[in-house]
Amino acid sequence: MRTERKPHLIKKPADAKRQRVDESLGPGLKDEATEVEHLLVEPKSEHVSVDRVFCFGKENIEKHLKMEDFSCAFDYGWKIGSGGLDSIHGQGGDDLKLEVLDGLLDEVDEVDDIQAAHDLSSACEDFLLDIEFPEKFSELDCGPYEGSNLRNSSSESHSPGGSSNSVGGMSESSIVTVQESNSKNGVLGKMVNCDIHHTIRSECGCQAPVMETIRPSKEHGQDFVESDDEKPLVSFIVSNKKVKSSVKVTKGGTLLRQKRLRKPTKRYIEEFSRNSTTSGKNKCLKVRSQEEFSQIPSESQPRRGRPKKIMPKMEFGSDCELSASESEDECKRTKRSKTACDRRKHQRMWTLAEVIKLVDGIAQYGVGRWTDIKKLLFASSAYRTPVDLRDKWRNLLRSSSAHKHNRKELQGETNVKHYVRPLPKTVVCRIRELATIHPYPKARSPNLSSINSDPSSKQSTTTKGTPINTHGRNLRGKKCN
DNA sequence: TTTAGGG
DNA sequence: CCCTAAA
Repeated sequence: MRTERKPHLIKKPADAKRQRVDESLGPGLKDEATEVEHLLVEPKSEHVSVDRVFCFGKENIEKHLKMEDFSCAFDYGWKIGSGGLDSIHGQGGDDLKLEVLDGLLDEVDEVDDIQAAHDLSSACEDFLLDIEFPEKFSELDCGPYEGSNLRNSSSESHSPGGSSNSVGGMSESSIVTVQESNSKNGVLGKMVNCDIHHTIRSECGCQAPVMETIRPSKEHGQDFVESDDEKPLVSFIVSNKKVKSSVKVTKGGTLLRQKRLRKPTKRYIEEFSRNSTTSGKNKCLKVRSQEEFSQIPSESQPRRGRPKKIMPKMEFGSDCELSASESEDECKRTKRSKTACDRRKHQRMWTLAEVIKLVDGIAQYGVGRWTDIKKLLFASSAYRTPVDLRDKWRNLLRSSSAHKHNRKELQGETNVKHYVRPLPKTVVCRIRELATIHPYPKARSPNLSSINSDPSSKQSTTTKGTPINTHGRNLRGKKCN
């Protein structure tokens, strides 16, 4: 690797520059250096897009026209981004490519927040409608944003092997970097900030949330300009770029700021949540968007010592992968979590799809091999730990048996309040079946000495061809219900 | 580290 | 969902 790399250094001017940058910035800023290289490769074009952004910020009085214009600009900027990357890859060797990609991956981590903000788009739209923004504005929101989104996905194929995430993130961050370089002393950044602030305020008549959320960002304006953290700026640019509505801005801002100012942000988040959920109806929309507040930051960190490092990145790709069940999931989960359930801070509703998947997994691997099931079937959902699976299965067993048992007895009572029992009969049947096939571990209970604790006898019942390890477990009372 | 069980 | 103990 090393030996190969030197020739490239000599050959490739961009790389040389990069090296210089590396040295001047120090090792800690290597990622930024990657961006800088990017800039060096295609400085002009990036400026174009940024300029457009600025223009948009200032002249968005003629919204529609500008927005169209802007979407083109964004498209352009993005493509250039890919182009730059491409050129790098073309000239650099494999090792260089790897390095760049590496940098990109690192970058992705940083850009996660932004991307997360992207994911909020739908929620934002809902929220938007919820708080009664001018329709005109919301229309504006959807148009260009979706447009750019489409372009993004379409140009994915052009991207040279890199993950779409990295490329997308890179284009954005590079834009921001340009911005920063333009505003070395931060004045411009502030100006933009204020400008956006002003724009939004005047633009959408500005309900309370917006003012409240924008203001703190102004307070911290200096802060983020001084630190080499460009994210706040990113959030504003991006949000302005896509005109994600003030809510979006808020989210970006709070999300990104959270890293530096943990406490204020949290408090602020709480406050905002409280403020924004004044009415009881439309819970779905509101809860969703506010849920994102507490969920995304908390998930970027390992939720529970368990998933530790494996998850954060995976989760991202998974969101794309699972978009179907995931989005469905997004809808369903939450619902509570705001009702001050002090424990269970992280609750994610189990969707039917998940339950079915879980049942399938258990049918395949047997009960007790939760990690296997998790790895193979829930690899994409980072938030489901093996323990969760087990808990869920336990609950399913309980509910299914209860179902079977109470069915007639408690019908009157259950009707009082339509309990959430969306479990289709087929699923319940499967659960019951599985329950008989592999009884839940429930450790051999000492009191049941009646059973000779002869595992082999039990084993015979668990013939499923599956590699079920020896569940020497007793049937115990559970199934006798 | 994974699984089981209790809360 | 969280926590802890056991393997």
